Amino acid sequence: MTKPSLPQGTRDFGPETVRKRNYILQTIRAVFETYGFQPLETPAMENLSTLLGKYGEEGDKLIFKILNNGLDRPEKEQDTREAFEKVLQGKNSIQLTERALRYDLTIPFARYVAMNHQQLTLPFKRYQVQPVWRADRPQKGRYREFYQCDADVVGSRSPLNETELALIYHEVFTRLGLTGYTLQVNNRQILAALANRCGGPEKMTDITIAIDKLDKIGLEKVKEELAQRGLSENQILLIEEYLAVKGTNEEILSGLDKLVGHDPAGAKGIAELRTLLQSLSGSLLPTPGSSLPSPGSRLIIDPTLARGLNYYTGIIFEAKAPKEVKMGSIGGGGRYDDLTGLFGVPDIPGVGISFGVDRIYDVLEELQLFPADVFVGTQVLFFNLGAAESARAFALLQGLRQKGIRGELYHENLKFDKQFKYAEKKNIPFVVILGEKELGEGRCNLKDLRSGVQHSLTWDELMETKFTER
RNA sequence: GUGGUUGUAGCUCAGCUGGUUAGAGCAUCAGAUUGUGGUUCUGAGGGUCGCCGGUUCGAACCCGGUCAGCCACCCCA
Repeated sequence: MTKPSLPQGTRDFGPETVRKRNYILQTIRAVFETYGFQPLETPAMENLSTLLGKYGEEGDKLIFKILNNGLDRPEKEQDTREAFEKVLQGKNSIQLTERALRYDLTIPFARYVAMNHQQLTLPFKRYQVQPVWRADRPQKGRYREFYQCDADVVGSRSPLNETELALIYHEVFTRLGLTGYTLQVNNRQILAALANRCGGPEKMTDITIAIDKLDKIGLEKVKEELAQRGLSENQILLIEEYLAVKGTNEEILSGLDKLVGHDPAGAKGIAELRTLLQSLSGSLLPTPGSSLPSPGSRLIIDPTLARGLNYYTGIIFEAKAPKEVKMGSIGGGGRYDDLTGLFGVPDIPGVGISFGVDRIYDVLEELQLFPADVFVGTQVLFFNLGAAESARAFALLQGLRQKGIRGELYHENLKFDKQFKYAEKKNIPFVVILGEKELGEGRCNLKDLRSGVQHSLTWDELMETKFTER
């Protein structure tokens, strides 16, 4: 008998954890719905060919591959051995593995759109909340199985989409109490323009990977890395100038304009950021007396933001937890002009965002932002004080359940002490005590465990009780 | 994938240069307390010291391997 254990990087979620996660997910779903997004689910596994090559070389390594069934069949032995040789040489072989676990939600969505675009009314706005798997080494805030919540719009080039997605971030984080979040934005077009001035489009990946690390490793190291990646001194100088663009959003925009504004891509990128900025500041009716920050105030234009995924082509987002929590990114997204092109369906542009639920959970936990009522499951516990008493209690309980009250009858006639402690442990706010005396009088005692206050009620009065907090 | 670090009761951790029977707090259970919980007091149960191997008269402790957690790098949510 071996001790039971979990695969590396996976977790069980106990009742309390699930409640807290649901609180986050319901908040996000509700906001998605208010913006007209519709739910979608796709299978846990995809054909490996659907996923390979979509996440870069590193990404391919992190895809969990599923071993084919039936490899032990004798008549296939020769094929299997050859396939295994290929794997030893670092190649993938569909002889051994033709399916893999979903790595993110965006590519499966693109696959879905490519397969169904004729039936979909465009623009199609969907949201998706499902687990994804990555064969990464686990560490803080990083798991091998985790949930993503994505919202994407495909079939529209309107900048309204970017505005709405930014507002969704704002609405969700505000509702969750994470008012100190920041939304970093940049535009791939600007990075493309920079690459054009530094050796051409093929240098874009090298440049973005290096400058993305600026706040982590510092300017000198970034310059070293750029040199390593084959950029000339002049080009590095130009990038240094680019990285030196700082200040308010307006100042950054005009700084960028000087550097790459004459490039068509650069000009386009800058204009798109301007549009986003303006539409956000115009998006709210003034609410007198509100101390909540406005969406525009949380937006930071960050020229160093690059994001690893290569399919982004326009505006890119990255949501960061409030500074006091060392967590980094809690969401990200961007515009991709031709994602379904990978699946043979060109000209369907899209833009999407993603929430990192597990990280948001950790942040809310650390900042103690879960509301108290998240922890209440059962609202009322009926004490079990004998056969006749509990029969009456059960009837009353059923009446309350029909009214939507969450209640339980204690399972055995044990002493008070036990029954009280059960209520306490389960965080049940109310108990109903209905013993021999109360049974005779047609009454019961309702006790609020938090205040310790107890009232005597008739059974009819009990049925009208709401059992809400205080 | 690379490097560092940790692994002792359900949980958090002590455990000296290797030396008889491995401890504490919290939690659990029982009692004080058979219709009023949270406090208090008393007592009890609970461990192949992650796993496998090696060194030694003797290993929780030293060595090797392995698995898992954490941290950093790579990358990323």
